[in-house]
Amino acid sequence: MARIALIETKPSRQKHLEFDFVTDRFALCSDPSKKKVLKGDVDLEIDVDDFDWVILVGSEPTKYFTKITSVTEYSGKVVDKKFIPLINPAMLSFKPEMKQKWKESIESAEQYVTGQLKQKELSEDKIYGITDSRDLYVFLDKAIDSDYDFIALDCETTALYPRDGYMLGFSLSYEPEHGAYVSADCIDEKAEHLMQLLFDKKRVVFHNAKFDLGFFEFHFGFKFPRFEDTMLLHYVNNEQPGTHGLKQLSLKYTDYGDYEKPMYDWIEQYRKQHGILKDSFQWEMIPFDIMKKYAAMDAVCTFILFQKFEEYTKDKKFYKVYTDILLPACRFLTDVQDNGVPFDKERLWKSTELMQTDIEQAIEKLYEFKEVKEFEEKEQKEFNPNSTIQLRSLLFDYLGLEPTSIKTSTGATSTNQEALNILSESHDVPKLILDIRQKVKIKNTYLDKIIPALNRDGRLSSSGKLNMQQIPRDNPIVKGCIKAKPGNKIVAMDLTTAEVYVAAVLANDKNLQDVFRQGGNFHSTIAKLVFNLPCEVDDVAEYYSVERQQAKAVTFGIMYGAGAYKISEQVTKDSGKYFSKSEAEEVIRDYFTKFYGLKKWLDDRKAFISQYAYDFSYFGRKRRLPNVKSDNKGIVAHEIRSGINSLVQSAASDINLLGAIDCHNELKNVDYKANIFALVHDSILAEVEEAGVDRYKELLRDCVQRDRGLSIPGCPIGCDFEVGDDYSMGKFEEKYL
DNA sequence: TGAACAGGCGCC
DNA sequence: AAAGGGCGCCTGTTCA
Repeated sequence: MARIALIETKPSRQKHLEFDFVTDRFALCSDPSKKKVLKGDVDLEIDVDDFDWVILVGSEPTKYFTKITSVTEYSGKVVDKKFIPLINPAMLSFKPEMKQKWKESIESAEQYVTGQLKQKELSEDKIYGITDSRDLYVFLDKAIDSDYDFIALDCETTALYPRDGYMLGFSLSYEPEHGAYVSADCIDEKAEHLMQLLFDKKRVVFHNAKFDLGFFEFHFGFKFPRFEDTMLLHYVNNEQPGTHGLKQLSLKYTDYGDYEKPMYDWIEQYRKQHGILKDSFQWEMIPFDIMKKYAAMDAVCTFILFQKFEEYTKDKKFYKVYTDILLPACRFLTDVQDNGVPFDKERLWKSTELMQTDIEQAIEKLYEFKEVKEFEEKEQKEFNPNSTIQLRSLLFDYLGLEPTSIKTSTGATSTNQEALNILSESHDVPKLILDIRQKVKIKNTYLDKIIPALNRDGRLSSSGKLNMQQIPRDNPIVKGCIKAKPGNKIVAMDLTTAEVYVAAVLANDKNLQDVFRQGGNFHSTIAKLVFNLPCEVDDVAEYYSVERQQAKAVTFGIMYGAGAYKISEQVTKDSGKYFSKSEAEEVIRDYFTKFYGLKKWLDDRKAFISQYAYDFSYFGRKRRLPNVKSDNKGIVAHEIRSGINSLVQSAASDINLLGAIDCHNELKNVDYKANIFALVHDSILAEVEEAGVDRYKELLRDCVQRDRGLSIPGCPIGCDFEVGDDYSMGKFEEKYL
């Protein structure tokens, strides 16, 4: 008979638990009196050695006994051989979507306790380390001759990007429940040859291939003609973020549980013992003998996951997304990352210096206000403009400004851009703060991050260090630092109003499609149609700029599911002239009268989403929208808007992605040099040899406009090209040199 | 010390 | 009553 301790956060819940599992589910509990209740400030006298099983309900007990901070992840799983965390059932009242998880958790907990389920552990003859080249040859020979047509491969490295570090070793599994971790030291020429033979013969399965491909290709030059990715397979099956890690998936789909935990425990004790902070810990500090088991397990689990996930591909839609989009995208993005973003070091220094002096000057100005000094004296600290708390105090307590009605999401008085703009009318400090904020943001987020991350050729090849998606659009200070090498040009391609184009096709709205066919200025044409303006399209911007702005706001608003209120706000802001909600309602009505196909499609999709709680994008990506079943109307409305937006947004970005992939592949067969180095939303950036610019433009246009079934007949999606020495297209020079 | 949260801002 | 989608980054604050 198993002895069980049941440990819970709050005594008040105890009754509920006794009924639900001590009595009912865990009839095996031989000594219920032994269960001990944990209070807020933990009174723990339980000796875990007295028990076979210790069930931990809620986050506090789980954290106390196992140091695990996420109960949800481990709910119903065995940790450290005897602990079983469970989510706190109290949360079910406000998170009903967790009911399924709860049910599964107690079922699996019961199975562990009753012995129906056992946590597996592989013995040393099934999972081992290889440090000798001759052992490696034997191992590889066996892998090549194995019965399976795939192998699982994983590598351990000293850094996150190929150019920043090296490979410590790799692990490989070629049959179920069996794997080895190989020290990189024993990879010699013969081993490399055998490895390539293996990679040519079998499908190679990675978990997050983009990472491993980068290292294997950059450091060894291996080729992977056929690879698979369990992370992508899982992603297509369930797109919820934060669920795709090897750890979570192993917990959920294999019997090996949290096999890495002992290694993390080892790391923690090592850090403590040597006084190493979390950030300074390096993977090479782990001795091979500690590492081998856990590293090999990664490959073993990847192998098992692939066996389970491969069947997803029997679904046609699923197969298409995985094979035609995600795998090629993975291959493509690995190459794009390897190309790197061409930054100019001198310009980066110049920009940094400019921002630095500007910031210093602005701060000097700030100190001309006596209230700032008062603040510092009273609060006994240096004023920090980045702290919203301090800023609030300065503006409203020391300067005595009247707070605006704008609130943060938690109800506090906001100090955001809009609020500071209003406050600027009555004082100069808010204006200065806005200026400082913008410049500090540019310096900290972009300039300071890029310089230390550049490699010897001045290229940034680690996308993780800079998010290209959010580089300031109109300020040339960062864009100007992305500069082509001599003899080359930066070529930037943009899709024009891609989301509206996609909506016009999906909705099959002939009137909206005609706007695209007609060409010319998009928003002017729309305005002329909606308001029946008595002038030429080309004159709309001049004579009816307000109407044009209204039409534009409605067009984009619709893509996001905005209502009359938001549209009126937006137009008021853009035009500087008050535009009421009822006026907005009228414009929306007129708009939908003209584009009734669009209206009908939006209504259809909303109805579908409300009923089925999911939708598929044109290219087959599934989007689950469970919150449409919520009791909260606000949440339901948000979920529906989100679903509508994802239909147009994801199709538009897939057009861009597929165009870039095709172009990248075809560039291998041309006699000029062109490297795509980034995708930014609806645009594709490349560095192109001057003599090849025109041919590149033609090729890219051809690839992007290729008919993938999502086109207006006779009118492919619009591409705008910009060519320059740098990404600011000369504006940097104009302004700063 | 470091995780989690809040607030803010940038892009499409 | 609420009132436009998404993503991702940085900094400051708080708490265990």
